[in-house]
Amino acid sequence: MTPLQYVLLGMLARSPLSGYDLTKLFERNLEHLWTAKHSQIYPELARLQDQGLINQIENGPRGRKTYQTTEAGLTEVRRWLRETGPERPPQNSGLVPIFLLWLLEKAEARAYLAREATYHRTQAEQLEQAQERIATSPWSGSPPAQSMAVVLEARLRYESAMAEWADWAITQFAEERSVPAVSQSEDA
Amino acid sequence: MTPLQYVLLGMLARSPLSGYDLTKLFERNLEHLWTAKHSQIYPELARLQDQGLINQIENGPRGRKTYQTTEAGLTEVRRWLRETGPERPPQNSGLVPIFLLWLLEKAEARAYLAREATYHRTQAEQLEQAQERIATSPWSGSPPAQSMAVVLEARLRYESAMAEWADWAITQFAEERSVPAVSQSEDA
DNA sequence: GCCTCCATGTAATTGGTTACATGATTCT
DNA sequence: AGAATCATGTAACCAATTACATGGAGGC
Repeated sequence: MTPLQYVLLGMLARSPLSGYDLTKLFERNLEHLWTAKHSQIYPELARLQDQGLINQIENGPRGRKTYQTTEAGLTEVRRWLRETGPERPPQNSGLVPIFLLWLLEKAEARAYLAREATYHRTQAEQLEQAQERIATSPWSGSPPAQSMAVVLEARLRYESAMAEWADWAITQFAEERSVPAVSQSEDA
Repeated sequence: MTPLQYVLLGMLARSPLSGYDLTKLFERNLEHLWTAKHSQIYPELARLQDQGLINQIENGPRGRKTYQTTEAGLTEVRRWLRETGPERPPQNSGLVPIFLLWLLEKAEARAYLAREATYHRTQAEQLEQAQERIATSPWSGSPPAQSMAVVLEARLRYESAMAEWADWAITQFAEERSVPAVSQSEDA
């Protein structure tokens, strides 16, 4: 079972949705958590149905099929949550350029990091807006909305921390003019 | 060009290495940045050589082949760094379980988050040790080591922020006993 | 002589993206 | 009538992991 499958089970546990609905949700509301294209979603739904973890409850116009999570599906998600450790692959493609910055002139490295700082601040702003939206939405306070709020808070703290880090990193690529002094953490 | 290719170009720009050396480096020193198995590295080296971005400079015992980055390779990395924006896929598999926590009893959700906090604190400790090692290594202060130190600092700040966040998140899953009070950010 | 580590490769499978392909309904 | 959007699917390709496969060199 992949993360995508658990996300699908979770979403179909809240309310019945079609593959099309799920695709739109990934595009519009879940970009901060997980993404998937319709070409991946449709086959996945078929497989989950084969396994009896979701079932189709409605046939709408234009061949629309609406699914919801079964008891077996719920049990499977709960089992996974109880057994899963928080370990994650620390693979972070955003740090690859940083690792290579020594190949540039220091001024260019600082320029890269300045863009990095701006990027994280923009992301942080967007997350604050997302928090706002969820707080004022009709189902605000509901258990799923509460979980989503906790996710958004994690992302916000991450972006804020990275913005701060980028500012600090710029100082690490300063031109050394005179004596380089003992450089024990001026910030961190 | 993939992140892996740029990482390889960067490592082979520091000093000549074989596929075997690179494999060991990924396993032992680069787990915080990027990982790759030998089965991916060997074909990739062949492709980079075909493109003239690296070349083989030595033939050792047991068929050992040592490569280093060419001028063309260096030019390519530099071009990429200047043109690359800091955008990254915000896909974070570690947040998927959080998104699903509303499916558990609150006590179980808190237990998950407690494990999460512990995990991030352990990671943070290991990163501090890695910082220690790099600070006391013979090539400490060299440009590549400096870039790596900046990477490690990013990872450390990330893990610390997530540990703090997990502590806060536990309070979000408190049992509501009496009046739930206005819950405007008691921490964040 | 045997075990460990050095050293390189290929094949099969998985998860995901991009591109291809089709058709129904609704709105103007 | 035409455009936009709803709605579902398949095929080709890519990056990465797991498994398969082989052999040389050095230490005990």
